[in-house]
Amino acid sequence: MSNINIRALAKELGLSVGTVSKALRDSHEISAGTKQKVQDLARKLNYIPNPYASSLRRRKSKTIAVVLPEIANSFFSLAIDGIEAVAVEKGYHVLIYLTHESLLKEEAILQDFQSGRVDGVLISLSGQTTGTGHIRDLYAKDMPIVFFDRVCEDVETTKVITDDFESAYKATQYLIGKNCKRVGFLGMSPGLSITIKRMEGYKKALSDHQYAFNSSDIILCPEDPEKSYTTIRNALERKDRFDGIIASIERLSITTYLVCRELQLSIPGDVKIVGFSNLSSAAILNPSLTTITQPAFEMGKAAASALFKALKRESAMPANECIIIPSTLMVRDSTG
Amino acid sequence: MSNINIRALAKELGLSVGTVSKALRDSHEISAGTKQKVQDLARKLNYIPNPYASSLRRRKSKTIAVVLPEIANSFFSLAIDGIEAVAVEKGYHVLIYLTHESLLKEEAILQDFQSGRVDGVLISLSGQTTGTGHIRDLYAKDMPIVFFDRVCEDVETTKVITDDFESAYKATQYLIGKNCKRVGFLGMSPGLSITIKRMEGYKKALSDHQYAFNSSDIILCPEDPEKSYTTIRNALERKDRFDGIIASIERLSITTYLVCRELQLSIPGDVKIVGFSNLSSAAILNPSLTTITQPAFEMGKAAASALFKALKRESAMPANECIIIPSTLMVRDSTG
DNA sequence: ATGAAAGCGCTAACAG
DNA sequence: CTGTTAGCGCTTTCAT
Repeated sequence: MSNINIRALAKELGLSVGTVSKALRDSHEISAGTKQKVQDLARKLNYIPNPYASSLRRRKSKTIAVVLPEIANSFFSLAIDGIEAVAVEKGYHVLIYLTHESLLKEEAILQDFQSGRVDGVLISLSGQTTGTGHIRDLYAKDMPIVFFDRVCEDVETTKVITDDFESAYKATQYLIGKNCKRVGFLGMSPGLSITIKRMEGYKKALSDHQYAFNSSDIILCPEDPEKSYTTIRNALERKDRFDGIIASIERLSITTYLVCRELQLSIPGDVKIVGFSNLSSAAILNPSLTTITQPAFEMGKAAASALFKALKRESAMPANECIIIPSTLMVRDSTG
Repeated sequence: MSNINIRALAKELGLSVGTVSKALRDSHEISAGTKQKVQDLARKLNYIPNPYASSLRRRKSKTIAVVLPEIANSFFSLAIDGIEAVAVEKGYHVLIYLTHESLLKEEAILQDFQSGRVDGVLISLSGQTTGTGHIRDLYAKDMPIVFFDRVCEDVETTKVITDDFESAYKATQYLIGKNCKRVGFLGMSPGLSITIKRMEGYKKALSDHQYAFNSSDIILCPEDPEKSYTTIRNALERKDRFDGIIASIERLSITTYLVCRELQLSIPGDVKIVGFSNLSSAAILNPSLTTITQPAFEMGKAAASALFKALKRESAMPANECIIIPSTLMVRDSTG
């Protein structure tokens, strides 16, 4: 790289490095004329400060981390989009880390952050994460952390979620209204906040409508897509199979469609489906999919904004609050 | 963060910082016993080296940048997945930057990389990018750059692409074989390598099959989704409308479906469609979409691997080669 | 095999 | 207002 540095600038101008440094950062203790001269020369020589020198000295990196279970998923892609939008605006850089639903990886990643590599962390937990020691460890070192979507209640910081309970309730109620007699719930990762809340909303709707619930109505799918296909297939082959399904994870809606096709079950004739999903193609599926559409982009933005609010005031931690952005039930043909 | 540092370790052990540093990096000039003691204490005290101090000193960041036009897109999400897989393996960190199809943003981003913030760059060009000055500038400063998908021929480095010409040719030929009389091409960003090559493959297939081509067969859509809806709608309202369509961008397939629905055109009855797409839902669209499926994950992996090959040998630049990973034509119902 | 010391490029006290 | 200086934490000659 062999770039021009602040010392070269200073020499060229006959000034001290200290003065140049302050002039570049537009310090009030530097005269307008000097600032001008410094900044002009900097531009002319295409001076680009070394971010690592600056980070080392100032103990801040102007970088945040986004830790995700996966990325090939409309929800998380959109969330990143929202996060990036506010990061750019604040002049921050964004590091991406994927846990691939593994707690071990999540721990290793958060551990690394103790180095000071990032100034703050946005995280959506892995499906395996139940304990929170690794998070508390990092938090204890004053690292601002904001959760979104897959949160963990017992860390006192900002969480950005959607109304998981209510939207699952609404979805279930909608299926019941459509005359479904046996409504099943497809989930993954039973330890996850979203799974639990959505499940509770679902159960509450059942009981509010005097529907019996038994544990076989909840199908917990493995993380491996192949295996979850089999799991769902088995569920739909039972002779007392569901005639209504809540797919609480984007991917499971697609799998359910494929299973229905193979078993020659008609949607919505034999089975009605509503899925938590941000698929841009939901409207043109066969049949079009009724979705609980999460405000993914807005959730990303809100989470990032909360983080930067803390970052702005030196060493303040994010407020212990829960920001809830509601999802939308978009009725389409899969519910008849 | 107030972490333990190398000096504290040294003091605790009664060694010099130099020795500790070498022991931690497993240098051959340190005795086995000392290494052991150092590494044990480091683990015990949870010593985590400051990456910025190290970066400053060694002039390398163990970080790469991925520059993308957008992220809410199956192709790019999958590519990131591939990139991340190899970055993790190599112990590198991944910074994400989005150009949102803007050349101005792309320039600003690459400019920043002159700071040495990253050791290498993976980039897929913005739709507006025609000139390559900003890329050459960075390249001239010895920054390893690897292109993928949306490449630029005139920088002598590694490019990872799919067989754009051939797959567009195949898709067009397939539509012709299905008896389409007038095959249209939907594209975006006419300056882009992928647009040009796909267009050429399309044209060649037409001429090889004695189909007349006139310029109105190519519909260039604006980047704004709303506007491209109108553009496509206008094209399909013409009375000499297409009965076959190649959608060369993922998003345009979906838009075309929506337009067909509004205009009550049957797919594949009135119009047959094949789309360049990595949508996981392609098989369950209404009707299921015949796709040219790009090897997105593999392309990401290949691009990252090429970059790391250069990074390994200090200051070597990526080879000037073009890695072509073929796409697959997956025939489904949208082509009848 | 270990230590001493210089310095990566920048910032922040403190002096003047 | 500008300059001087002392590091941030780590790596790397060069001595010993």
